Amino acid sequence: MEIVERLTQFGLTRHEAVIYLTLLAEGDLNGYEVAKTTGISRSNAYTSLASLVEKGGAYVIEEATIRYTPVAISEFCDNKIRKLQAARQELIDTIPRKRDTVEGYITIKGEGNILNKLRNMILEARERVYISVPGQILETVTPDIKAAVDRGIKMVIITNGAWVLSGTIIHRSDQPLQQIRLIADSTNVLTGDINNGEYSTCLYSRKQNLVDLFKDAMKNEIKLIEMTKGNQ
Amino acid sequence: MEIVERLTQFGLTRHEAVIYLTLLAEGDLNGYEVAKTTGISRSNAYTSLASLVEKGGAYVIEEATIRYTPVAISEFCDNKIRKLQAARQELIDTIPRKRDTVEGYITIKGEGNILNKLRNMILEARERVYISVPGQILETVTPDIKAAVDRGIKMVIITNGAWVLSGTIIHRSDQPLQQIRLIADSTNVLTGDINNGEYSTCLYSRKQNLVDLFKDAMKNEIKLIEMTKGNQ
DNA sequence: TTATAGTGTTCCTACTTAGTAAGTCTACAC
DNA sequence: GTGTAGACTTACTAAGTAGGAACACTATAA
Repeated sequence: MEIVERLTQFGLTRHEAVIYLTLLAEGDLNGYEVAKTTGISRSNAYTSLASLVEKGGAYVIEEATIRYTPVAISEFCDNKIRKLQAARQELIDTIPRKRDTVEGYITIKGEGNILNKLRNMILEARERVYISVPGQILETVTPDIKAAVDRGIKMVIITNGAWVLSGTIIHRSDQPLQQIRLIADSTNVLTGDINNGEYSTCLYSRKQNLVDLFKDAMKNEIKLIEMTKGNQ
Repeated sequence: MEIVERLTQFGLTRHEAVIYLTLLAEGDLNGYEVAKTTGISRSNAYTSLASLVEKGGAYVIEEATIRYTPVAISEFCDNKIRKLQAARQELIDTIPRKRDTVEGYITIKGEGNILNKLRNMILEARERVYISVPGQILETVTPDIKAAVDRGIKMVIITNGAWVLSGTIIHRSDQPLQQIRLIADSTNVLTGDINNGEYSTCLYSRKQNLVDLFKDAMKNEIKLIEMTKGNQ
C-alpha cells in the first residue's frame, strides 16, 4: 500500500499527506516553499497546512517567516490511535447494549473481516483452540497465538509448511489446506475459504450441533495425520 | 460527543452509524426492516448495509431472508484500531526519515494537540519531569503520569486542587494556575495556556536557554510554595 | 383468483459537502 | 523583481445524503 494511502487512514487528505511527506523529506519549510516544492497552488497549500496543523501532523515555528515542522510519524500515529481508543471506551460506555439475538449461521465476507474474526476468537478464547489453516495465515496471526499461549490457552494446530511456535501442539498435513477451520472453547466455530481476497466467505456459528460436527471432523483429521505419520 | 459522531471516527458514514445503532437496539434485522425502522429509503438502506458489512460493522445471516447482525462495538473498534496499528508500523518502516531540523520555538495550537504533546513528553521522558498544571489537566493525564512513575521517572508536580498519586512529589499552590509548564529531562519544555479550547496556544522548545530559564523559574516557584506552606 | 404486504435488487434524479485545482488581489519586506 | 502571507473567488470531481421508480419474486389474507 502506498504511503499516501496509509496516511489517509489517519485522517489526512491527499494534499495534506503530500505536504507532510515533503516536510519530512525537506525539513522545515514555509508556506511559499511548500507550494513551490509540491506544485500545489499557494492558496491550497496554505489551507492544507492550516488543516495539517489542526490535525496535529505539523507544528508552527514562528520566526522571521512562519515555518512548519512535521510531527514525528510515530507520534502522529500514536496520537490518532490514542484518540480512537478514548472514543472506543466512550462508545462502549454509552452505546446501547446489543440486544440478545438468536444465534444462527453468520456469513463473514472479505479476507480482512475473516482475519479479524479469527483473531478475535483466539483473543477471547478461555480454554482451548483447535485451528486448521495454511502456513501463511499462521504467519499473520502468530502474535495472537503467542499471546493466547502466554495466558494458558491450549492451542492445537493443523497446518502445512514449517511454521513453529513453542507451547503449541502442531499436526502437519501433507495435503494443501483448502479451507480454514477454527473451534474455540467447544462453543464457537469458524470455517470457510480465505484465499479469495474480498470474495472470501466464511461461516461463523455458536450452534452446538455444528460445533460438535467440526470437533469430530478435526479429531478424525488429526488421527489420520498421526496414522500416516507413523507409516513414514 | 454524540454517539453517531464517535462512530464516524471509526470510518462509518452517518447512515451506516444509524443503521448499526438500530441493529444493536432492535437485534438482527433484514434490509426491509432496517429501511422501515430507520426511515432510510430502501435502496439507500441496502447500499449502506452492504458497506457496513464490508467495513466489518455487521455480519450477514443467510436464512429464509437475509438478516444482518451487528458486530460487538468493542470488537468493531478493536479491529479498526488494530488495522491502524499495523498501518502505523508500515509507515514507520517505509516513511522517509525526518530530516534533522534546527530546533527553534515551536507553536502548538489547539487543546487536543497540546494535550498530545504534553502526554508524549511524559511518555518519552527518561529521568525526570517537572510539571505545573491545573488539577483538571492532571486528571486527564493521570494514566500517563502513573506509567511514568512505574518506569522510574521522577515526577515533580505543581498543581492546585486535591489531586494525588503515590510516587509523585507534589507542591500545592494556592493561586490559580493560568498557564501550564512542563520540563522533561532538562532538555525540552512546554509552556502556554490550555483553557481556550481550540484557541489554546503553547510554546515547545529544546533550546537550552529556554529550558534553563524555566528550570530556574519552577525552582523559585517551588521555593515560594514551601516558604508560604511553612508559615501556615 | 385477487389484493396486499414483504423482500431484494438495480437504476435514476438531485442536493450538499468536502476535496482538488487554480487564479486574482492586496499588502508587506528585502 | 522576488519572496511571503492572507483573503477571496471560480470550477470540477467525488462521496454522502435523500428519495423515488421499476422490476421480480414470495407469502398471506380475503
